[in-house]
Formats: sequence, structure tokens, C-alpha cells
Amino acid sequence: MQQLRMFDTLAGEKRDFVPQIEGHAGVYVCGPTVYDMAHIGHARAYVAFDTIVRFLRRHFKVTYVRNFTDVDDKIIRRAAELGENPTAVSERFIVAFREDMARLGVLPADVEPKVTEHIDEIIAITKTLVDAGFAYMSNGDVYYAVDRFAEYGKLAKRKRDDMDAGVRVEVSEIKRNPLDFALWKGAKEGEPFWDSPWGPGRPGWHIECSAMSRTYLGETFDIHAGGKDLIFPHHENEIAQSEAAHGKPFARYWLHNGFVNIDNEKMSKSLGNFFTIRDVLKRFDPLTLRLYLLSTHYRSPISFSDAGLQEAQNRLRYLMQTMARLEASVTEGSIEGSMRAPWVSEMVDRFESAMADDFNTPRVLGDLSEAFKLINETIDQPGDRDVDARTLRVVFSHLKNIGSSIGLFEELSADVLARLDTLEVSVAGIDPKVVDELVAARIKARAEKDFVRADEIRASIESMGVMIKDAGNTTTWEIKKTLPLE
RNA sequence: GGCGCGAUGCCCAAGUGGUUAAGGGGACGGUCUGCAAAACCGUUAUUCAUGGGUUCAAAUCCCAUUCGCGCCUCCA
Repeated sequence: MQQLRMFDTLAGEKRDFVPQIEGHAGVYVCGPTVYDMAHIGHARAYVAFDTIVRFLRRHFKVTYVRNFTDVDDKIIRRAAELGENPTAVSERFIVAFREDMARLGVLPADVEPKVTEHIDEIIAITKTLVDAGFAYMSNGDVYYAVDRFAEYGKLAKRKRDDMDAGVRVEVSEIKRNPLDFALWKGAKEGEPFWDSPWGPGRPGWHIECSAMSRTYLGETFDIHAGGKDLIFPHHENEIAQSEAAHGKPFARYWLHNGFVNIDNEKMSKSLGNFFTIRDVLKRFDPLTLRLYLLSTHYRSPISFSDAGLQEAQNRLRYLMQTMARLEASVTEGSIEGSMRAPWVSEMVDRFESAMADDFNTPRVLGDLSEAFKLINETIDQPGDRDVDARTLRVVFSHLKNIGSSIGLFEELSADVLARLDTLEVSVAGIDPKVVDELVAARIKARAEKDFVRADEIRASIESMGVMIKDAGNTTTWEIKKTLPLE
């Protein structure tokens, strides 16, 4: 295989990936806090890391851990609003999250630990930090003393003095340093709590990942990933906790995905400009969203728009139509011999090369274009029968191979096309029966060579936003591929 | 204020020192078609925000400027 290189946030550059244990890779991705429906930002992160993990599995035995934060201020607040208990709320959104991910083709992680099931481990690591003098008790809480960790700020590339200057006014008699953060929060009235050496309470946010990653991957592991917004303070704090507690390096490579932007601004709840995955999937196919997300490099910001999604969906239809033609044309037989195009035998190598360079999925998608052209060309304009048949077999096999890594071409294309038709007809508000009747009338007119009449009928169909495709004796129709004007 | 990221054709988007700057969309022309649509073919950036510099050689490195964005508070 090609040497895999990935951009490591801590190093600030692409580095060769050399796992801790040869042939193995331990990956921890920060999962969602389950207090609401997952949004497109979640979709982006988890599609990106799903694709990365799928690729890693081609070359390593991977242990992929992605947690659920199921106890937290926001969950407690939400539960209070709804009059439910926090566990009911978190469990409900975990189920919804898993459904959303499944639709996007995001495979489950090997381990999906919940914070509430790892309280003992969290208490243990907190105790280590208190005993070693890295943490202190104050007002019923336990805080991490940032001043005790000399390298604090190394991930976010920030000096402590710089941060002190920028810290917003936060009058707190409780913390020694404004940057100190809670490892353990003393229980307040009506909140869930667990017993601990510091009294009843619950974990702070950052400590859970230190505890759970150690449980499943060890004190030092290969890859830790999440959204760019987690770099500071979340991941910075994790490093401080774990490296102070263990006296050894924490994650060896740090991967961070870029934001989803709306109108050139970060999508966020406070701005009110976010979309849930479910909102988007009412109008676009899950694979459309996946293809769309994969068409921009995972570290770059992606600008989210209807026009972009519509373009992706049009492209998805092309890919699926072409795959359908390929599935119908491919035959059993030898794959030895010359190909219709010399690069056909190198498709997988090129894929490997693009992915080995910091998981360049846009390049992968770009490279795929000529394969799809070749499929259509081969079927439309046959040449040497043996060469054609062999070429289609090889292309098919390579596309399946590559597709299994990027989460496309895993379903039968006919099924995806049917799903697209159903969705688009429904979104356009069109009654298929009406169209079918008009199409039948047009077929009759054409059979009678009454092209004036046929064209009139087609015009009326098109005015509904539907386009007609005559292919031989059959006529099909689909929703016009239009891009919304912006 | 501190720190960091980005600016590639009409739009989206790869490329980060060296032959002709991927790919997709759009537009235009062609093949096919009764005509269309789809599919395929062709055309569409001597140029990579701007101004300097380094180099035999830069979109790619350095400096400055402009613009946009992010983090410094919960956030994928």
C-alpha cells in the first residue's frame, strides 16, 4: 500500500501514519451530546470519519470507538422542559441518531460507550488527578488546575498568557484560574447524580473521553478525531487530563473536520441557522447528502445550500443510472486481457493513492468520472466484444470495491433510483397517475405519427416540471433536473 | 485584543516547487432522435485575491496588503 499520510492538528502538518501496534489502529471519535436531533454538522463529521475508518479497515485491524454523551447540562435542561427524566431523553435521541446515521450509510462503531455506564472509570481517573495534585476540590466540585500542566494550549496552538488576555469576564470565586474546568460537578437539586469521593455529583464534560478512550483503547492510542470546534477547549482539556494522569502521550494523531456553513457563516444553534438531518432528508436522498459531503475535503468548510444539494442529487441520479446500466450489462467471465482504456486496471490504485493523501475524497470522486463515462460509452458504442465485456467486468468490480470504502454503490442502483423517483415526485407534488395518462396519450399519438399532438402533450407534461425520455419503444419520465435560482 | 484558517474559470471543487491548472455543474456546438430528453464527443482559466521577493523554475515558498471565516463560552 501507499504510505498513508494524514493532517495531524497537533503537529500542524501532514504526517505519515505509523500505528502504535503494527497492523492495528485505535480510533476515538467524539460522539454527540444526545439532547436533540442530529444536524448537518453531525452528518458531516460522522460521514467523514466513517469514510476514514472504512478506508483504514482496508489496511489495519481497527478498533473504532464513538461515544454518546448522555449526561450533561443541556440534556438535564431539555428533560426538565419536557417533563421527562434525562435518561428517557438521551435514550430517545440515541435511537434517533442511530437511525439517521444508518440512513446515511454511517456504519456503527465497534464500541459506542455511554458516559452513564462509565462513571466508575471517570471517578478513577479524576481521583488520580486529585491525588497527583492536578485537580482540586472547590465548593463541592472538582476542578482541573490548568496551571499545573505546562503544555496546556499545545493543541490549539495558544499560549496561556494569550488566553488569559482573551478570557471573557467570568467572576468566579470557585476557580483558581478562569481556564480551570470541572472534572466533577456536585449534584444540584433534581439533577441525576452518582456517589463519589467528593460527594454526590456527575462528571464534567471533558473527563468522559479521557476515561472511555483509556478503557477501550489504552492510555496512548492512535487517532482521536472530532469537529474543529472541539479543538478548544474539549480536546485541549482531554490532553491535559490524560497526559497528567498517565504521564505519557495521549492521542498520536489528531484529526478535525471543517464546519458546515450557511450563508458563509458557521451553522450553529445560537445563530438559529441549522438544519437537522431529518429536515434535509425530507427533500433529498440520504445518498445525496453523503455524496454532497464527500465532494468537499473533510478539513475544508462546506457551504450548505439547496443548489448544492440539488446538484449532488442530479449527480447521484447519473451515477445510479449508469450503475444500473452496468449491472444489466455485466457478464460472468474472465478479467484477463486488454482493457478498453489502459487506466481501468489502475482504478483501485488511484483510489488508494487519493485516500492515502489525507483522505482526499473529492479527488476520488473526480477520478470516478471517467469510469462512468467509459461505462456509458462502452454500452452505447460497442467495440470489440471481448474487450468490452472484460472492461465492464473489471470496472464493475473496481467500483464495488471503491464504493464499499466510500459508502456508495452498496445498494442495488435500481432501488436507489426508485427511491429517488418516489421522493422527487412527492416533493414536486405531482400525481404520477396524471403523468402516466398523459404519457400514454402521447405514446398513442406518436404511434399514429401525430407528432404535433405528441409534442403538445409533451409540452403540457413539461409545464408540470416533468421531463420525458423516449428510449426505443419505451417512454419514461422523471422530475426535471433543475437547479433552484439563488 | 490574542491565535488560526482560507481566497483557483459563471457556480461547485482538486491541485501546495517543474511537461498541456483534475473533475462536476452551467453555457455553446456536434453525434443520436420524427423533434426532444438521456448518453457520448468537442469548446469554455497563458491563469490561480492584490503588490513585492526567493528560485533556473511558484497557483504552490517568504513578506506586505485587501477581503472572508473560525476559535478564545456550549457546539460536529
